[in-house]
Amino acid sequence: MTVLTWTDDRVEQLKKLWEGGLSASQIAAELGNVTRNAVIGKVHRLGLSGRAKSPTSAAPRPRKARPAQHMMRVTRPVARGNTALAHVFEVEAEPDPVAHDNVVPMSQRLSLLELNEATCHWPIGDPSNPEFFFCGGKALQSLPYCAHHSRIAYQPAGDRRRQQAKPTR
DNA sequence: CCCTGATTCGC
DNA sequence: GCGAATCAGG
Repeated sequence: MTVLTWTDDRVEQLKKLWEGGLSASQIAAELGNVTRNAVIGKVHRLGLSGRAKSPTSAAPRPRKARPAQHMMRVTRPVARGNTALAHVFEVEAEPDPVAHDNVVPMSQRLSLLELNEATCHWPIGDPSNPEFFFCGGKALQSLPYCAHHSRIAYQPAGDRRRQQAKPTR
């Protein structure tokens, strides 16, 4: 079924979104079935890095060794990252992309480069198609989507797992 | 505490 | 080559 490999098409999306200025987590969410780590890893492997902004890149990297990493790795719970989120995207984006037309005025639609932190990044349609556009609504604080799409994205929301969950340090 | 990207390393 | 775990900065 789902090919767990970076197809050319997938990579193309990755490059476009990354160069577009979207965050790795956002790209991961948009692509679906991938975590932000996967996205970052691929980005580095591709040679892309820093594109325009390198906030943390300005910091020195004194090659930190990791002797404390070989700790016992208990059976890791599968389904990390935003599995539920990816699912939602899959269902929402496949049937009829233009179905969201009724909730997204033409005057509000934004292209990739028109997106801001304050604009809704909800993708509508396939990025490869000319009809593709982003919602462009007013994004909520700390969220990539407007109130409407945030509700859709996080519907199953009871407690979605964060990658940053640190058990012990 | 939230987020971000960067890096290392097991697979 | 891939990505989880981890690190480090904002």
